[in-house]
Amino acid sequence: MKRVNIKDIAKELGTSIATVSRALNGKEGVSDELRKKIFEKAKELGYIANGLARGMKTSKTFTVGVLISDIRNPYFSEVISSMERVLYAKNYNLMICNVGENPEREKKYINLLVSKNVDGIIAAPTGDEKNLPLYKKLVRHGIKVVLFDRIIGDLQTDSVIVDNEAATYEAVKYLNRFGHRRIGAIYGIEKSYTGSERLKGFFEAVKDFKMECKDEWVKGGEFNEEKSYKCALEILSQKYRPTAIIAMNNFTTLGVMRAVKELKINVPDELSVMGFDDAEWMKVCSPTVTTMVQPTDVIGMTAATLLLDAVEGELVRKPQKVVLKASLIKRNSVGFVEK
Amino acid sequence: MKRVNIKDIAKELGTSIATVSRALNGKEGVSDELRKKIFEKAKELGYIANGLARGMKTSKTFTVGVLISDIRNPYFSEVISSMERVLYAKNYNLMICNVGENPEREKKYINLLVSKNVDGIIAAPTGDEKNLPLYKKLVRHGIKVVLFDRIIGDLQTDSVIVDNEAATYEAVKYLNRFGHRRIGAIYGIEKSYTGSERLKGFFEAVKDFKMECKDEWVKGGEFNEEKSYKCALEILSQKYRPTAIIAMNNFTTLGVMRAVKELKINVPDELSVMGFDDAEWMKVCSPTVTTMVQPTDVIGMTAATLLLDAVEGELVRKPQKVVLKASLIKRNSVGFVEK
DNA sequence: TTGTAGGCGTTATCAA
DNA sequence: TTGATAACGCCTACAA
Repeated sequence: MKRVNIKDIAKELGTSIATVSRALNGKEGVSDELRKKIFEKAKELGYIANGLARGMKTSKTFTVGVLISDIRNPYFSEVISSMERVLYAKNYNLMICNVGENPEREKKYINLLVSKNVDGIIAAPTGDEKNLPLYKKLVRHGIKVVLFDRIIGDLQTDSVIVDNEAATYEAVKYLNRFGHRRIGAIYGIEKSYTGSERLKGFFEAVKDFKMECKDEWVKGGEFNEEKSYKCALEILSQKYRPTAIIAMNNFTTLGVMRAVKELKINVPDELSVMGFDDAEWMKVCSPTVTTMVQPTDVIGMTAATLLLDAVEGELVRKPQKVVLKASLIKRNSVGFVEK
Repeated sequence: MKRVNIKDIAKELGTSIATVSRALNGKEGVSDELRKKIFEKAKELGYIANGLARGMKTSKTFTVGVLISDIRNPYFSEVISSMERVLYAKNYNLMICNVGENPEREKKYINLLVSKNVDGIIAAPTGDEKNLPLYKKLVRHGIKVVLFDRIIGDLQTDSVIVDNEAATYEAVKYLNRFGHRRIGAIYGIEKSYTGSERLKGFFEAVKDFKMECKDEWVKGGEFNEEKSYKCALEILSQKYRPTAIIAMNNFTTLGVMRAVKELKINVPDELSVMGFDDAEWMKVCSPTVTTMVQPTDVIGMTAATLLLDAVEGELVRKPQKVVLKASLIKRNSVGFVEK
């Protein structure tokens, strides 16, 4: 069954496709009477414009691609939900691209998005050097790019990030106030932007507050629950161990809490745990988890808004870099250190 | 900066666009030598086919729309992740449409997807009667539709669902084995497919096992955490109350657990809680939650595969209806009733 | 094996 | 205020 097009409408009304197009697009130069008839006929026939044809002429598709590592990560699903809200209001569609941490997938997806002529791309890039030229090409070719969560050096484009370094710094500072002097950490993917920034802030604070932090107390959990769980087990089964431990994303936090539970360590009496990101479970588990939270809602909204500005704005602006703050949610997994 | 197209390649090589098109698409009728040169030149120029133009000719866009109520619901993000895996392998893109439970959004999104000529739509429909004709029109117009999670009566199309009725029935049966005779429930959206099916199974089992179930013990939490939390508070603060309570989705389960915690009711000693769906937090909270789990992975894979079959298959098949089983995960929130 | 040309459904330009 | 027509980039008969 054939879709009805403006030609059908024109034929039915004995007018031309040019007039129909003008009328339907709200351009002037069509008599009110004819315009009304055209609208009625379009509705009657159930006309829906063909976005492909329109896109070819206007090179505008009202579609934006979103590159993330994993949609099952609540951090991403929250951010995306928030992006979707602002983009939907302007009739844009989102193409979700689950990239894992795989540069190959990132590359293939970017090419797929280019071939579909998306108006823009919002991406949390893997950070692999290899794909940097790809992103640069996008920018050069007029496909608007907004980075979030992670940034890539010297890429001239808008970005929305959280001050990750300050976040872990503040976490350590908070633990310091509770008298902790021996601290451990399970960090994320070391070569990733968020991973390294958070680790940096941690070490800085450890130094500033003159805390004890042995090498065996700091391990990489790759932002993965299972790996983080194992790291936590290793750290916590040492005879001489830290009185507090920091996890550097939501999966890692989960892994730590699971390990703690298995080892029957009393939190926060025997050990304080500082989480990162927020999640439903952190509010209901025992104890509830004190954590550094990223403003997912604002991140998504800001990224989407920046993209819209870039896509719909006429003038060329210079790249914006929005840096947001993570905030500390006080719950019950951090306590005073035992004397 | 202009995108490279086959015309550019043809010009550079002094051949025709037809030959370039044939070569690049792997059609025969091009000498090996020329074909090789074309591929090299295409790579050199960074040619990426224009999907819009291609779509106009072939009426194939390698794009599928996915309609869901909320991407932040882990149930949906898991299902989508699984769909994405199978669709990515065949070079398809997913357009995510967060519909809430709003039929207006559902309608607008469907039209948006039609205008973008998606090859198919995988949907968890709101179920609103008003939009039934819309779905029928899709099917008639050759846009393949696969329903999941929820189905709409008499829509002739593929679907993947879980036997919701059997799921809650089994939940009650399990509680019965633990000696529970007084049972309550917080159900979901009553007019929704999943909501009503689960409630039906519950009542059926209650009758079969001759349990006591007062009207005040059964309330609608609309699959919403806050509402479910309030319902749970109401049910559990009654003097004469059930010894077990069933929650009918993940958000509801969370609400119940929060209420239980606030009322300092000991689970499972004073009250057994049976959850629905699975989530990270159910594994770490205290007690861990015994729950009826849907096979999200299989659901997503099956739905995506059915869609691909429909889209890529040549012959017309009759609609497939796949019914999967929910399974019971035994953890610690259900116990024997106090004597 | 290769090239020419028509058309997919729009929008935009130029005449009328 | 209207209408004819040329693109947009690709695929695909049909011709050579």
